Amino acid sequence: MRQLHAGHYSMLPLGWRVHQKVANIVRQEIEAIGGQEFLLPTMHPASIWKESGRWDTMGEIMFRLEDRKGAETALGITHEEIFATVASELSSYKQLPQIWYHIQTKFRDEARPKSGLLRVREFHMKDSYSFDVDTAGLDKAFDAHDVAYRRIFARLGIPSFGVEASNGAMGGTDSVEFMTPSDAGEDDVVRCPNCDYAGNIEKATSTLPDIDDGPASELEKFATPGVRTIAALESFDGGASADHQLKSLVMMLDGTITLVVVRGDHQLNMQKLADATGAIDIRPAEVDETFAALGAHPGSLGAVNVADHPVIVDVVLRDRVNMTTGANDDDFHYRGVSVDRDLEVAQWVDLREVREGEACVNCGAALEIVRCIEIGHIFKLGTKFSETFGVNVSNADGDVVPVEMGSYGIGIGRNMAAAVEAHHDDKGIVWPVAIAPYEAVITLMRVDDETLEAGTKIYDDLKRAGVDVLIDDRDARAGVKFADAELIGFPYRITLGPRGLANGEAEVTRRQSGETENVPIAGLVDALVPEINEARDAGRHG
RNA sequence: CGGGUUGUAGCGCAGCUUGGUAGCGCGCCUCGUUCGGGACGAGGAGGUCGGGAGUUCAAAUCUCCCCAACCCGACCA
Repeated sequence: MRQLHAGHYSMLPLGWRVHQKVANIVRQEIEAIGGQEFLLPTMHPASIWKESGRWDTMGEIMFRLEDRKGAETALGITHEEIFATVASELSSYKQLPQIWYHIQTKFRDEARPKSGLLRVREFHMKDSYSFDVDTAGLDKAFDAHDVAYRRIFARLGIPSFGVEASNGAMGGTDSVEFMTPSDAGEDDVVRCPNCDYAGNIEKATSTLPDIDDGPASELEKFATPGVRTIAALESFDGGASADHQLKSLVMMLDGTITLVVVRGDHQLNMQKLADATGAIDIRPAEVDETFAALGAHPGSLGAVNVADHPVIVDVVLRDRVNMTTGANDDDFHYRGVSVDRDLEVAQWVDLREVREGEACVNCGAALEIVRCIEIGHIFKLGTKFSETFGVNVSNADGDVVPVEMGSYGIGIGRNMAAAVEAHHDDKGIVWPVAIAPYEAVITLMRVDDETLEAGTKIYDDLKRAGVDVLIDDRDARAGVKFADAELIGFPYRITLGPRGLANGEAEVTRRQSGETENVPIAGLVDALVPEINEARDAGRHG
């Protein structure tokens, strides 16, 4: 791997072999659930993206350019639109279900490419799309992908689990992300150690202990000179503990000043807010914008009796009474706030970010938060794209209905990187046999006729038996060859040297265990081939 | 987009404060010795000092502008 440019890497021969092996495993498993391979263009006319509305909603992530005629063009970030245009030729439920896929370059103008292959601007993705006449069919295609993805990760040797996820800009109803724990990742996942609950922090919820607020009382404004923070109000005489306060955040949602209210000790999750409101451009309001809207500065803000701006409130605050919050008057707060009575709530939404140790909604166990790499994502899209692009079929009753679509993605390069994250030690990579650039290397201690002849014989025999094998006949010292083989991570090293050759023996070293055994050369290939075959197909079904 | 750091030989870096003929390690080439865990000796090749402008007798070094990469954050199927 060599970097050409931020987020763009040149793939050298060894890396490219791994890439192709990963792609082939993905290909096999998608074919196994009925997928058919296509290849769609990666350069698209703007018109198709405008039709779906994503020309605007995708924002700066999309590379846009003009051709010589001045026509707007985009580099594909994903292919829902393009597959939908092909699928518009479908006309009958008898042609369904369909699973179509391709492995194609995606371009995404990421704000900050990082971490080698984990986040790049140009990469290969397998994206498949399912087409069904009804939601039952969509469920089936979705579940089939769920199974296929788990098989893929098992074969790649990547530990994985599925989590509830935000659909983000993709839209649709349901989505599951596949995650592998790694410090190199970029997603926080809330996971229950006791049951199988897991959710992206952008979506996950938890159970909170009940809070007794006592009987509701009158709204009362009181002076709080100098109090500007939740913590300060906690220690202020006549204040309130954080879980009895309302935290009011002033946000700009697509240019509209909006008040967002969460409990004093809770953190707003921006993605939850984005999902709930459908807003594209979200940012905290500037201090002067806030003052113009509410007449107070941060630290004294509140949503009580605010009618001119939408107020969005976290669901856990429903029915809470005797709360304390800013009064939109510098140095004054309200106490005795009944949320339902005193706030004009436009929307009740789950907004708060789950914290480590909170109770699992299923079983009550303390939740943990794990850093993860997202290695796959599957979506139920519903009829959003099929309606836009006229992907309609006649159903069994003769009615013309929009097709139920699903969309399923795996980044090839990112999975390579995730496999390395899962399989390395202080000497280098420890490739799983299934995706190793070469499954075995024959290391010649000396490059003389006798050694070369013995090595070539083993090379030919292994090759004939279907093993990916490389012969290291460089004129280099033993230590150099050993260190390189370990760094690259070939699963098997066959060492041929004068010591062994004198006894008709070779050494077999397994990268994973690091252990070496002497094996008679005569039976070497017959002994090794079944072991390699089995390791290569580990996790593979029929 | 905000904050920080860095651009000098293929790779990793020093030199910049205090301007005066561009250096070190690894790698590379040649010869010799060595040769089962990253050898040693001798000789050698290799650089628009990120780009542009300025100051100066003189700029890798000082000033200004630009570009790029990396890290943190914002953002992100």
